[in-house]
Amino acid sequence: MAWQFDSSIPIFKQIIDNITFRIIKGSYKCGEKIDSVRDLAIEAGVNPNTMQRALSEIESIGLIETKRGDGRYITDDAEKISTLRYKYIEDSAIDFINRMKDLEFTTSEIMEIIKNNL
Amino acid sequence: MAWQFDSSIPIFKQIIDNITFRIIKGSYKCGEKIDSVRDLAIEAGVNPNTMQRALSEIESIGLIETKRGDGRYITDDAEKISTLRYKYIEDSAIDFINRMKDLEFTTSEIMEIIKNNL
Amino acid sequence: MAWQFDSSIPIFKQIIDNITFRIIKGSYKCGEKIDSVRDLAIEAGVNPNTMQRALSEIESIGLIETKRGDGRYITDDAEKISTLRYKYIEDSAIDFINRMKDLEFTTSEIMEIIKNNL
Amino acid sequence: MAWQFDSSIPIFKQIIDNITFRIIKGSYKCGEKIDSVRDLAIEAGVNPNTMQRALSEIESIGLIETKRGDGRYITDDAEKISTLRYKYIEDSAIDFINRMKDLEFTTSEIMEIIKNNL
DNA sequence: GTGGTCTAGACCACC
DNA sequence: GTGGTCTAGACCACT
Repeated sequence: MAWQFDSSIPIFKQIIDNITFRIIKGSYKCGEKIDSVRDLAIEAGVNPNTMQRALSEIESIGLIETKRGDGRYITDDAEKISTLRYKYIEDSAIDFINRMKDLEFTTSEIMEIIKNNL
Repeated sequence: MAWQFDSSIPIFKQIIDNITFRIIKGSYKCGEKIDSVRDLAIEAGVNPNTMQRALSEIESIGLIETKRGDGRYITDDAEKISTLRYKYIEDSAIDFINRMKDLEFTTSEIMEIIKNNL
Repeated sequence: MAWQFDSSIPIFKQIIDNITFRIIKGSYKCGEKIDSVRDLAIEAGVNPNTMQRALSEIESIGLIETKRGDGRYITDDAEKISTLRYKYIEDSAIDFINRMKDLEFTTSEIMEIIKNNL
Repeated sequence: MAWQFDSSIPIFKQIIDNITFRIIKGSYKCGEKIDSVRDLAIEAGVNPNTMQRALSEIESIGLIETKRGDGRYITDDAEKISTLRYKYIEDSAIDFINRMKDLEFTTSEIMEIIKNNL
């Protein structure tokens, strides 16, 4: 079944986020081969060009490597994935905290807000 | 000095977010008169049409009211502002928590992450 | 008249090099507005999509800035252009020198080779 | 250890350049026998088909000769190698000089640039 | 009118 | 078979 997309955000960006997240999460392992552009495009329900653009951008970050005539592979640089994972977590936390601090919540109140929504 | 905009997001949306956030935060008080479209546009460094569009959308949410021949005022419905404020906080928290849970962090680990970045 | 392209290198890469070189050279001034994607595409004799891709990549380097609904501008960060210009010169020199050193020419012989071809 | 390849350039071309350069440089002597396709492929870490194609192209230039049932040999035509070596040097120099002249450097400045990077 | 996105479909190079 | 490139053409959002 086709993936779900938010029509207010470019599809290729959502694909980038989706796949990047899978790598960070570990659903795709280090060095693992990923499906072909065409197959992924069918799976996502988008045009192969759109999928290709997304994968190219992920490659430019270094999370994916292309072997021409063969296919694409998740980078085997576990360090890089780990770094991005850490960055993702930290960025998410800092973003949330900044929003709360802008609203002038104290640190203890911020902890409280998290607890209430867990 | 002109406001800072992220060129990948429509300017009018960033203006909407900016002004809405100010209202939620309380920088603009209930019932307070706001600057004219012209002045706000100059302050933000954007075309008056863009500012106009942003204010119209905020008005359609009910956070702003227009008095013809006079100007625009922040709604005096404190309840509405309060509700939005609450929603903003909760959405931010839930979004953050969901990201962490997707990465399979436990609730106690999530609390830990927040603490480390406070 | 359409630009000349080497069929063994992707057109979009040649466009990137071409425009980047013009900026480094100073044919395009700091902060100057550049022609629209469509006009440039016609001038180069390529599909607008191809030109767009090239410009997007140049933008990702930071040499160009896009103002939506308006047009594209050369960055007004003269420092950045200057740095790239310097890097371009140095890279070219080092690349040439390394080739000669790989062939075991001495430094004086390298100078000689340059003189003979000036 | 496998050779290093730039994934944006066809591997067989990089192999051609690599081996051609070795011949020009003199690492492979005139008339010397070269390793088998199989061994070279293992050394480079590529598919034997790829190595085969590269060698065939080098042979078509005349730098290599195949003796059926025996193996491949570097041409014993020293003149041909010498000519290519000279062409390689001159092309590199002219390419560099043209780049600098496009940036409107004078001949003395070009000499200066080389000196600074020697 | 400007740039941005997406689709459809073709063709090529590579392994 | 794989990925890469290019074209053509449509549609949308923004200023």
